[in-house]
Amino acid sequence: MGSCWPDLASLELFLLVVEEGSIGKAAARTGLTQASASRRLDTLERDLGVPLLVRGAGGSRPTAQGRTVADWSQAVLAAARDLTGGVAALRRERSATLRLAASMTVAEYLVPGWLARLRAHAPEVEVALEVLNSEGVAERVRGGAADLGFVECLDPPPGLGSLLVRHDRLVAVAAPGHPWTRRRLPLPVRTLAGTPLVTREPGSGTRTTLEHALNRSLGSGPVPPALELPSNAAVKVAVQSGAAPAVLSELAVAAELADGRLREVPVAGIDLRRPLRAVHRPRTRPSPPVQALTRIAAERF
Amino acid sequence: MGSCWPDLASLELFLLVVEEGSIGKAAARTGLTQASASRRLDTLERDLGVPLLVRGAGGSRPTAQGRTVADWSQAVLAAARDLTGGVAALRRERSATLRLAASMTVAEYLVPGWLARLRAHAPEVEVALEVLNSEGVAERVRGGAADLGFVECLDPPPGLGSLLVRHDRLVAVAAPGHPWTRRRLPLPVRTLAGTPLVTREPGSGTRTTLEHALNRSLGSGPVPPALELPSNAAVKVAVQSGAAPAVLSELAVAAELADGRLREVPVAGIDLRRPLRAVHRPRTRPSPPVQALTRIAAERF
DNA sequence: TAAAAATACTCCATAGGTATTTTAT
DNA sequence: ATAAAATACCTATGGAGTATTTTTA
Repeated sequence: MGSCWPDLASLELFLLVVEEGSIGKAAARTGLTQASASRRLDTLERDLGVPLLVRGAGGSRPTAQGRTVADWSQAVLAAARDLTGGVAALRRERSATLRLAASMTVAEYLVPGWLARLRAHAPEVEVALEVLNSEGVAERVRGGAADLGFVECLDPPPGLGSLLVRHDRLVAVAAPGHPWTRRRLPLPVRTLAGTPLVTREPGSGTRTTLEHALNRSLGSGPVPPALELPSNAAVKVAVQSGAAPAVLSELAVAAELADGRLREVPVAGIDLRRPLRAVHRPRTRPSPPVQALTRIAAERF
Repeated sequence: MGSCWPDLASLELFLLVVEEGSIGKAAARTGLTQASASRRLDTLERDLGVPLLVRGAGGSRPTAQGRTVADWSQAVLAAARDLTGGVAALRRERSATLRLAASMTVAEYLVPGWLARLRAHAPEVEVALEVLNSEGVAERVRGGAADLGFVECLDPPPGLGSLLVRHDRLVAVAAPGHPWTRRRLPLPVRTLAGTPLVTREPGSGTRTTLEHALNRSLGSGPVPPALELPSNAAVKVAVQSGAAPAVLSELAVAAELADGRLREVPVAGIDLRRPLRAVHRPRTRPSPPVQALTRIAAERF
């Protein structure tokens, strides 16, 4: 029960003494002083309660009991070496693997660029990316199934370390020619809330962010959607086809806005920005790839 | 090379946490404080460089890596348990065995009585007795082949701890009726040295003691012996048969002097006392049987 | 709010180093 | 005389305890 364990360093030292035949030599090989080694062995003998070494002017040789203790020590140190070796392997693996979890928008529009830059910087790292909603991302990171996650939500998920990477912004978009695209003044929030839109599925980060923002601004949510589609790409196609306007991440519509396939509709009286956070396990020094990708993601450009 | 070993107590604690699912519970089972256990595990994780536990409000569970580390730790602790168990057995054995080395006279006339008393006090102890000359006794003890030795020599043997047990005394004895037994004055040393005696073999403690004493007293040794015999008993028989006088330990001739089969011949001008010492390995706490027998041997009665 | 864990702070034991002494060949 | 080992003395690191705070369910 109240067993007190021997000190592995002392056992190793003892084995070296048996091998070298001298306390001083063994001390030198471990980087210890002769005096320290002498005291260490003394306390080891004392702790074990068995004489291990016969000290003489010509050096030190193990007693018969010392030889058997040396054998047992070999076994213990072998097991310990397995442990430290295995742990080192785990550490290396951890340094060469990056399990990412990100919400849809981030995964689609930001992660690829980050990974390209990570690849340039650390080509040996294997990356796995999992797409989940923000809740799921937090869950995976919490349980250790992901090393790093990216979430879009107003409050940092509890129980995790988080770092604000940047702000995303939702923008209202409509097809060219849509009445909203011809306005000279920003669209009133109330109009936005009162218009059936093309939306993502319930629970998606984009959709819940919009709902929260409207609630905060007006005290009530949007009217039911005109169309509900499961991906940003689908939503964009629908909007371009003239189905209805939509509210999407500016990341998702940057290309379409740039080449004119979609038009941004300014909205007055609502804050559609949302923080984009990197989340990781707390109280654990992040592995090198995690550090690297976090740095890349947080870089301003 | 400069590998630093993990702390077995921490590994054990970690295994307990995995088993119990809670740092606090594990701490309680090891007798540690929750705070200490928490810190310990933290430094363990830090040292290994791998996250081992997922801490939560409901307790702590191992990570996937933690589970494999736990397996390795089991192996290490198993080996360590073998070691400590084996050492405990060695210690027990050491406590139940007594390997003695003694010179002839002590072995014949003192050790048996001591062992009887040791047996009364500690019946479980197995005793092995080896008879050697004083040099051999020191050698056996030095090398750990004997736990305790008894030597008769003027100077304590180097490299060993020694304790003066008592003084032995050599006495000159002759058969009743021998001219020396009718003297009214002590025999002059010169006469003793000039008389061929019955002696033990060269190198025996009794013989060399006499030779040294004569040398110190007269500056020269004895004349060649009349008869040379390999045991005290044989010498005594020869003396009784009228072959010649002899010089023997008083221990060897006590019985014969008491019942008159031999007569003591006082000798003037020589010190025939010699110290009888218990010798043991230095800087090693003597095992319980060694302590016990040393105490018995040193008792005055 | 209650339970689990982490932190702050203090104290003490122990390991390490340097210098020196003892011991044996 | 030399080489090995042990001792003395000092310092510092780290581990343990108590008390308190943080965090999650």
